[in-house]
Amino acid sequence: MYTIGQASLRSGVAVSLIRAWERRYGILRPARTPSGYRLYDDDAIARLRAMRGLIERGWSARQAAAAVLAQETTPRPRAIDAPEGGSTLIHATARYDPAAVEGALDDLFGRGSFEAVIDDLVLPAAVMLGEAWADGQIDVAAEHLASNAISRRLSALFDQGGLPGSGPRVLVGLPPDSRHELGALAFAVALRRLGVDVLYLGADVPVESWADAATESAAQAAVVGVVTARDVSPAMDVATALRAGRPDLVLAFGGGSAAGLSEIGEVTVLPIRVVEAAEVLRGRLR
Amino acid sequence: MYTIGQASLRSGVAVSLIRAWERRYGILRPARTPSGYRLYDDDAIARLRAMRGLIERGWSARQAAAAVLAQETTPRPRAIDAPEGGSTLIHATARYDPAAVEGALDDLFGRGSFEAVIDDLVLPAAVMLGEAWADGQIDVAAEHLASNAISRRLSALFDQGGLPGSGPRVLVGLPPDSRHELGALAFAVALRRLGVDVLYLGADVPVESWADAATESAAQAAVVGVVTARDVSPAMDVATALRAGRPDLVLAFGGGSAAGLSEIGEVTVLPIRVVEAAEVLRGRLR
DNA sequence: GCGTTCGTGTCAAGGGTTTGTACAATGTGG
DNA sequence: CCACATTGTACAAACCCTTGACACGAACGC
Repeated sequence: MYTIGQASLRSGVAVSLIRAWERRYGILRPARTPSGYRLYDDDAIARLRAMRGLIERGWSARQAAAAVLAQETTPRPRAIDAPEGGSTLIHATARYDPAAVEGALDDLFGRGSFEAVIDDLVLPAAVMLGEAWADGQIDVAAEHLASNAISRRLSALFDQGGLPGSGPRVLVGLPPDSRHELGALAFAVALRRLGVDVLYLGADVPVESWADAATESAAQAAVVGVVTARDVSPAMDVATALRAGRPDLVLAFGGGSAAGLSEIGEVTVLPIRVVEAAEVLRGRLR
Repeated sequence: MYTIGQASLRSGVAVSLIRAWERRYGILRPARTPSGYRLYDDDAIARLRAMRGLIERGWSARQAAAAVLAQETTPRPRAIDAPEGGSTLIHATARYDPAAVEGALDDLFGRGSFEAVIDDLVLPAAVMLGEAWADGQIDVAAEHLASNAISRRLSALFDQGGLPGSGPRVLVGLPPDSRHELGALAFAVALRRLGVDVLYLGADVPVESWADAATESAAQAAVVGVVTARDVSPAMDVATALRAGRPDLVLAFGGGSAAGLSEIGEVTVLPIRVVEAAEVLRGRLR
């Protein structure tokens, strides 16, 4: 929970303007301390950023406020391009326009809580980015630009997601040579927000390192991301190594290509949607 | 058990402030010697560090105290070493103890502003991590754990560092096949805090993508990271491609292996320290 | 074309709160 | 003895509150 000054720093909206927006449009209804100080959560910050992004793209304040308040069907009065999901992001990315990229992400993340937007808006937009790259619509560098921006958002959410050192401990990472970590990171965030003490290992973790981490960390579970078909075989290797070193470990696969992996005994295959995946894994623990 | 002076040293919280926190928020209830001296255990130190970390990340003291108090006294691992630079981080990393890793990073980042700590504390600690991995002291997975944590901190600083869309535009990234992006990210943060509109491309950017980004983004400058000796040749390729496509571009190399690269005409070789490097590049712009 | 209204961002005044730090006077421990 | 503790009070800077107003541009009515 942040005071209004911190909220201003994080959203880029001036303090007096935050208060004005609250007074005039009721866009926020922050909690209050006993002495009357406003307290903003991350959700509120996201809304502020979304509102700012819309205004910078030419919306009037009133319309932007209405759009942010009605987090469903955003009206499109006289906007040049209707913000509908990832296409705005793709355009901004293709133009190498960092302000527009941030604005598009503000819009995506600002439409609701992490859980509300990650599976239906953010990750689909990331997938669209990958497809746009594959189609030659955007260059690798542009794709990097946007992926890094999304990654930074998820990183911030990870660090804000819970206090380390509490809850059951779980390893999350990708098998060797696998590098598309956006999904794994999103899953780690979702898991952390459920009170799990996530050890996020990230991309490209060698098989022996998985085993070492599992034994040394005393984790209760390990989740291996299987993003592409090429990750299937390395993920199997990781699973067998983990089984050998830590037979008691709760083992799970997540990601788009995890479906064909259930052969190895007692490995949970998680749903593709990261929020559900996190809930399923959380249920296996304790 | 430590006296209040020792607790102050180990937590980085001033003596008088520890007492103030106890009085105002009841955050600690230290044992007492018969004569009334306060006695703190490792759990208390950890709470102090957690509180300090939250405050440094923008929470108000009262909110931070509430958060720390709300955290149930989950079984806390072992002792927390005296804070002396990267070795604490290495130990925490080797133990796969995420709370201790965060505590060590709280300590590193908490000793001053970004500019004050990045070159003398944070990046040296990252280098020590790499060396510890090379020496076999820690596993790859452990190194990933800590690197990702540092990367998340830097990401947050990047997003907080300035408003996108203002100031001169600069590309920052690594050449093909180069993946150690901590230094480049730190440099990007330093640059952004100087009011530069940084397009952070991240690791492993192909040569043609550099050229595409340079032409499409209308950037004023491009900074290519040269981390290891193996990056030298790819970085040269990037430089020649950029020169060909955008002769007017301000071109610079940064990183530990950038020294031998000044041959190509009019390429600035930046200092190793990222703060100075950012200032030098800033001076070349406009 | 011109005055008026409206929407919007910004600011000041006057007053309370938070928070880190400092000081005095005094006791403890090696 | 001296460094370090103790409690209690005090304080200044920074922060936040509300109310009300003001400036400026865009839209509107005449």
